[in-house]
Amino acid sequence: MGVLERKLRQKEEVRNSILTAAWSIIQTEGWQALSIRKIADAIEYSVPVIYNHFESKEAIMLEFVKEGFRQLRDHIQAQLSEEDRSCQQLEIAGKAYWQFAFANQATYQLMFGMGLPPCERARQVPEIQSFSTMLVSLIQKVIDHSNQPDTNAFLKFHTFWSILHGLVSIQMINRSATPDELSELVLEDAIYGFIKALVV
Amino acid sequence: MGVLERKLRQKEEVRNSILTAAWSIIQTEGWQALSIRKIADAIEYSVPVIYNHFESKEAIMLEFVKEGFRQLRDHIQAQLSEEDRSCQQLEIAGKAYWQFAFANQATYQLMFGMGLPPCERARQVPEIQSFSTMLVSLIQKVIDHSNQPDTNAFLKFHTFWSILHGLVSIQMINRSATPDELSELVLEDAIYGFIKALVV
DNA sequence: TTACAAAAAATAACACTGTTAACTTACAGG
DNA sequence: CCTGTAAGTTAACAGTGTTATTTTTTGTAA
Repeated sequence: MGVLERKLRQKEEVRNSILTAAWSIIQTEGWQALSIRKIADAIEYSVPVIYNHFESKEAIMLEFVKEGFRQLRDHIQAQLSEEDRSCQQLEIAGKAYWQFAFANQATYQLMFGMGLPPCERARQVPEIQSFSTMLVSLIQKVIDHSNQPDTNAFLKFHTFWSILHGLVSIQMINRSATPDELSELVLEDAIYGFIKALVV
Repeated sequence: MGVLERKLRQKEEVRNSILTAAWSIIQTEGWQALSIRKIADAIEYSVPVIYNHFESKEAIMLEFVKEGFRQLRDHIQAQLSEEDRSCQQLEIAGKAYWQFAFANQATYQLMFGMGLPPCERARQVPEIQSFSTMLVSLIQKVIDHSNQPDTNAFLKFHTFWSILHGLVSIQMINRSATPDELSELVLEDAIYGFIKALVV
């Protein structure tokens, strides 16, 4: 008598179809073009059904923000080595961050500012915490080869993240969508500067 | 027979009233809440009149982006000294940038990404050029005490701007709207790191 | 002063948006 | 088979940017 289970499974399926439909719209037309009616058309349900699964359009987009932070964390972590505690790890992390941003531009733009009112975000996205923690402990390792994050490591993490996000943003705003030679140089320059200031 | 002049003057007045109305809406309700009808209500004209002065709502917002870059440039330049060519000038510039961003949050958010599709921007805002030029020549001065900008200075400018914008963005997204003690530390840390990498 | 052309402004519409109240249909349990 | 609940629908509300059409105003020449 798994009728309830089946219903839950069906509900989950609809939820997923909403997310995949929304995602395909964002990818093909950009997050500005995402609309509830377009999603409803794509999943072949009426509009109010979507509101049985998500509180609002923003809640749907927040789902991708969360996914984005998880993926970003995993993408960076995948390229780091557990043993190596040298500052080259920071270079790897920085370049991985950069690479993720331009390989997933729609996601990255959704993650940062565009489309969502700024201050609500952090509170609604605990994934940011998880992402932050990873980078903090990476820096901690580089600083003093320990695993106990202190205030200084947090401060340095904040600086590091800011530099990376700034590089990506300015690149996306100012030049074309795909990074060129010069910007790669700028990236290396900035990371190098950060490391230099860190280890001395 | 200054009837034509009077008409031009009146047209200019309406244009200005549109901008001031739009600006007051942005300041009180945020740029998300700006709408053509609200502007029309405020200036006591019908909606299509606005389209005789601006091509679109985005064109109106772009006007504030331009103003923003002009003001940012002037704000920084006002705090620099012509004679001093030490790297402390960079610290001053960096802190002035930071201060401007949080003293003019609506403007800053309008200038960077939020609300406008990214890639069109740079082409439509020549003021970015002017702002960039100022910072490039500042860095050139610090590097080799000359006034001839070279590729290296441009690269360093890009890095510097990225760091600053990153700091502001992460602060606005992650923490509260007003910067706290820790973030001031991060700011100094980042600027210090940049200068250190620059002069050595 | 009146007639007329041209410029200015207003109305009203189009095609959308997010969101929700009210109604209908489908379906499982008694 | 009937009934109550839950799922899904239609239709509406209150907006949005933008524009075609119509009206009003205004300056000029007869």
